[in-house]
Amino acid sequence: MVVGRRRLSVGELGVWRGLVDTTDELRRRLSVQLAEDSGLSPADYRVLLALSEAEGKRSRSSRLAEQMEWERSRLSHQLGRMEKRGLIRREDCATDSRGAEVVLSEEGADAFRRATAPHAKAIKKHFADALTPAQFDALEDILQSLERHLRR
Amino acid sequence: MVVGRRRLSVGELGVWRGLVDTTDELRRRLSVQLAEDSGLSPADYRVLLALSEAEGKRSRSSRLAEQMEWERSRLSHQLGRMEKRGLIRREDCATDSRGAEVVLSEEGADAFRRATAPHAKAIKKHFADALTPAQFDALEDILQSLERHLRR
DNA sequence: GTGTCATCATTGATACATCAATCAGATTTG
DNA sequence: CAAATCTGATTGATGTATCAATGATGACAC
Repeated sequence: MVVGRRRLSVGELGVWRGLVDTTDELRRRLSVQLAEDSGLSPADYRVLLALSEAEGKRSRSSRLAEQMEWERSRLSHQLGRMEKRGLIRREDCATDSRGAEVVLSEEGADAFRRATAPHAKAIKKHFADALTPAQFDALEDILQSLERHLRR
Repeated sequence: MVVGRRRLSVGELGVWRGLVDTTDELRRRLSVQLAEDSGLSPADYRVLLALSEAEGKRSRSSRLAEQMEWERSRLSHQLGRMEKRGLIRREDCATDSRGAEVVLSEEGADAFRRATAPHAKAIKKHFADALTPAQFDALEDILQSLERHLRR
């Protein structure tokens, strides 16, 4: 792992491009599948997942953003679209009048339930089934290295 | 690689999430760096790269789209934005009056030149430097498996 | 208690991706 | 050649991501 001496090699660039292209294509397929199965976008699903894991299926929007590691503005726009479609509701917060509570609606919970199993199946089909256990371990190790490097 | 029997495991899901999150973060950083160095977005860079590799720094827009594996509509919107900023020009095609030729402008070529080396350096810094040669080989192998699986 | 500052959340602007629709000009077919 | 069809490219609509700006409230110093 000779750092910073050599320049980026053609092979390294190729692997980078492959990584980007392949993950793009995987996401694209999962996104199409998710929309077919549940009418949800990946962003919708992500929000509903976080919300359905929350205490009482509700959460302060800043807390939600923090857990999801999303910008608040991003979440706010997303919630606006989801509220229009009835997937969530926004209520005033009792303890801080600046704050908003995001509440999972019945429709939101239904859509999420409808999405979950097929989504897991699609991840298995398109991603997990492609790799051997050894490749899996190797990938986990690689991701750990990348994450550590990013946080350094 | 027992296909289709077991359900997606928690570990597999975790690796999938890690893959998505880590590649997202990598892209985000490269995108910020690219913008700082050259004022270009990744989409701009991709178009300029394809165009600068083309015969005479010009190409029919459908040919460009094909090489880049982009939807024509996507390219058309992107070219519209880039034309406004003077990075490319569009000219009528001599041999097919429906067609358009996309031409790399001087400004476009400059921006691309300004972007290239720092971009490679950033890929090296954030990505390539994080991995050992063995991890690199493993990743290449994993990507090949994933691509083969997607094309099956 | 009032002024200053931080925080919660939203909004608007811009760029981008995707889809469906459009339109002009080429090509094919009878 | 005329009608039907296909193709190259653009456009508009919608959803999404990011950034800067805003407004309202809370917290703290004095």
